[in-house]
Amino acid sequence: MTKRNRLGDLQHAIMRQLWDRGEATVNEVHQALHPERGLALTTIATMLRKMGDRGLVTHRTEGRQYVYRACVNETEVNRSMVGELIDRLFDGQPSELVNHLVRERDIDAQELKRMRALIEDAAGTQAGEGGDA
Amino acid sequence: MTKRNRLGDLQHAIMRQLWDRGEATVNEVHQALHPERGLALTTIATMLRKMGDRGLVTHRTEGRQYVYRACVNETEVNRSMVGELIDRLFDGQPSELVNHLVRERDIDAQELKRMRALIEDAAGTQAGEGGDA
DNA sequence: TTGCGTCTACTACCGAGGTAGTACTATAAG
DNA sequence: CTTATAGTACTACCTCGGTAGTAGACGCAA
Repeated sequence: MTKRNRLGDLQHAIMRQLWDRGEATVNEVHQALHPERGLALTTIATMLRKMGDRGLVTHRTEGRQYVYRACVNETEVNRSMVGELIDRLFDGQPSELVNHLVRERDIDAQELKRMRALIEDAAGTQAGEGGDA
Repeated sequence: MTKRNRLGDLQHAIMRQLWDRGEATVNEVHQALHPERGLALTTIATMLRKMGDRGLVTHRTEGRQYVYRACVNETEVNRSMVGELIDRLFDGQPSELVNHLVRERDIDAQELKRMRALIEDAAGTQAGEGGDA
């Protein structure tokens, strides 16, 4: 079930296009990905078809071409992938990931500031909801 | 170069054993992984050999058996994998990952508290160093 | 010395991601 | 009506992770 959300590199790149655009033809995806990857049109088409087989995308027919649409939610996919990473690398502890972030990676001031705000905010919300006394 | 640090599921599980123990024989790794995965001994041996080919591990001979040791650093691997995830999912912005954490995943109070402390700490350190004029 | 048990090496497969050529089809243009 | 064109379907490969059986080598015990 969560396996369904395991995307390869290219697959993920394609999904991002679909998520961003809502819908896209093979051509549009190809056009978008071509600069960075330089893949053949048929490669995109094949991948899209394979992804269709796996239920990751659907398509509707418009004239002679297919218009693809994502079947899985971006947030869902992110959740799966981040969750998997946390489980595998950090024994399921999100704070260990944050620890890695601040220790092993240099985060610029802007980013750090934003992180702090996010955490602060979440902490505030949680305190108001659950109560810890 | 960073591709070298892409580990599969089993590979990662094996590496963790090596990282934890410093060194381990095929048997020890097998023993450790058997409860959860129930794999054949030869599966572990084959994987270890393949990983040796890729330069992920080395071995020294002790009597008739090999004692394996990791060739790559755990922190390095984590850095690569986390970096890849951030690039792919969050456009290279670590704060977006944190955002995902606090929004889409429910973090318990303990974890959140720890995160806050970590960020706070990092922020303090950075302010003292760089200055934000 | 013979044979058993333990290790590693080799070989073989499967599935999935990735890549792309070729074949087929239907539409639009002449 | 014929043909060029655009688009999808099929097929074929390659690589890599994962899984494991079988063969070969070596040491130990009877």
